Amino acid sequence: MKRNSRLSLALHTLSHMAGDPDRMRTSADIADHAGTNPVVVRRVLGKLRKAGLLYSEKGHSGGWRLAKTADSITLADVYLALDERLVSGSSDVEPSLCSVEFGLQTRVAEILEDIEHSLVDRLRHTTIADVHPETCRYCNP
Amino acid sequence: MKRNSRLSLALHTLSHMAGDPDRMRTSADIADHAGTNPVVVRRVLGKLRKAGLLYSEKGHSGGWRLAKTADSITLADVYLALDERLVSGSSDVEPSLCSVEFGLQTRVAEILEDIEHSLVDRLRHTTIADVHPETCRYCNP
DNA sequence: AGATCATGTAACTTACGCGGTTACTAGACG
DNA sequence: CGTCTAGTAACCGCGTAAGTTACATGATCT
Repeated sequence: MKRNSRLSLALHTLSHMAGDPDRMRTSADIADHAGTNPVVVRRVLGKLRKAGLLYSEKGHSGGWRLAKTADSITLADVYLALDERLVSGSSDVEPSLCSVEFGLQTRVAEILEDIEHSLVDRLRHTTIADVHPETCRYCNP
Repeated sequence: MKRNSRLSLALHTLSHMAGDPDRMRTSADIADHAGTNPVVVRRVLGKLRKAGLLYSEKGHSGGWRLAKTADSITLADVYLALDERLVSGSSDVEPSLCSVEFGLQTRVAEILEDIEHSLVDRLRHTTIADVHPETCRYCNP
């Protein structure tokens, strides 16, 4: 896979689910689609489940499906559920630095924090329903 | 050190240089200040040199100093010189994916690209001179 | 009840990036 | 020429994250 794989995997899966919301999909099926591993899928989707975006069930007819309608799930919901923090991750300013360094870190951290908020705001304006316009011939031939 | 260490190191060093622009500093001195290694310093500052922000000289009285005035170097100059791409790093959209995945990647990549530009715009409004207001008792006791 | 299928995790392996380190070459200056 | 510096290549060590194996838990079917 590639960078930001968790977010990619999450969005890809949710987007496909939006096209057929009642169908239960197993982590094995999803993993095949995404070219990854069932355990990895369960790890990522587990976070979405804790955030209330997905519903999962064990047993014979078990698997995963959306817990909400696709148009009520924004990209920001997914992003935040995964604790991604693409921009300002771990911007904790070290306390015992020289004043020059401290001022710098504070200034940069402020800017990054603002940008992080801008990103979430932007993501909040797109829903899963917006992003899956057509069916996929590759995944559903 | 910590995350974003290259950017931190670069800004910290430039900021100190702004306080005494004519003084030549060796990579060993800078490394001592920053708590890192001379080779690491030369790696990072080398990129700033290629971007025209720093000047370096070999030999007895050699070392590093600013190549421009501190108020003509913006945080964006430093950020771009380092090829950091904090936000939209490697947002190359894979070509042979299913249409759902392709649409998603494109949409997310657009947003991240926009945010990346916002970040650079923000960084462009602060110069090295802005950010080093006082002297540092820790580094210059 | 027992078999089977799925999630839910823990534990380990592998891959990769990056800072740190060593060792060397290339100039500059005394 | 000797010494000091940058400039670089090559390697080590560590942390992170994906991939993998293994197993426990629970739901469903026969």
